Amino acid sequence: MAERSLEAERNDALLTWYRATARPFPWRSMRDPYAILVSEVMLQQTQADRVVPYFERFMTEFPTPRALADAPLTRVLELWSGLGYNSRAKRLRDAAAVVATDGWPDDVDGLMQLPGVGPYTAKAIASFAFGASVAAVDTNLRRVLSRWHGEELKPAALQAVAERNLGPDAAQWNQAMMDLGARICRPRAPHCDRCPVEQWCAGPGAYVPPRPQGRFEGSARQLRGAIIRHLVARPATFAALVESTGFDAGHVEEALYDLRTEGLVEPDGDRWVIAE
DNA sequence: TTCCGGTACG
DNA sequence: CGTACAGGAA
Repeated sequence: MAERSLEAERNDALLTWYRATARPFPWRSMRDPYAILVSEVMLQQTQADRVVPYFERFMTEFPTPRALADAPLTRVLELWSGLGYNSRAKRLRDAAAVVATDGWPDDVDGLMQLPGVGPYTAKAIASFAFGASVAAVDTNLRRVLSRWHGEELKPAALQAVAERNLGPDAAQWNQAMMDLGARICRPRAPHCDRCPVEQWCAGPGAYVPPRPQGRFEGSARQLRGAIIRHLVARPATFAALVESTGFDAGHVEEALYDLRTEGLVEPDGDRWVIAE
């Protein structure tokens, strides 16, 4: 009973703060499930501020699932260039093709069948576009909820705690939590002095930072990105790719094999091209 | 568990 | 120069 009251007060404070300070991202004023899908896939592992211009250009050129489904992958990757994780772009186009043919799945399980749509993105679409009463637990919610409770929560517990806090407007609560996590309850140096719910929080200690990523310079990821950028501009022979990337032939060979397996590139005569 | 981009920030 | 990013798939 007392627990419910604490949570109710904390959520009231959260939503009051959000209504006064919400970041005006373009997708937040939209309910079109396609627009939400595009934004959410772009937002996977990419800061929201950086997604905005990509989202605008993408929606202008591919305003509907059919438009995207019919687009050459080369053009899709061209508009994607700079966002990273190029497989997301192909999966997004593949998802658009499914939707253009079969229509939209009407629940979270159905949405998760779409390429590139996992637990988070499915719940985000269900909540933001379809008004479903579900919590979209992303990295922000995981961190904020863990800090509120003073311990790192496992996925099942996180989902349960989030659903319990949702309130009548799931989309608004989800977005409020993400804003709080991004702007106040940051991973390092959180602004607890500016936090609207500090009095109901156990403090920042519970957050466990992720294991550091390997160096990007000289990595396979850098090579893959360089190959895609080259092939988006023009087809190239294997030798030309070795020359332009500056990596040795063995690594270029491996990268091309992986990219081909993922459906991003394919051989065309004596050259490599972006896959259809 | 590991890998997958590229950018911007302190 | 290290860090973090509205995750998903193999």
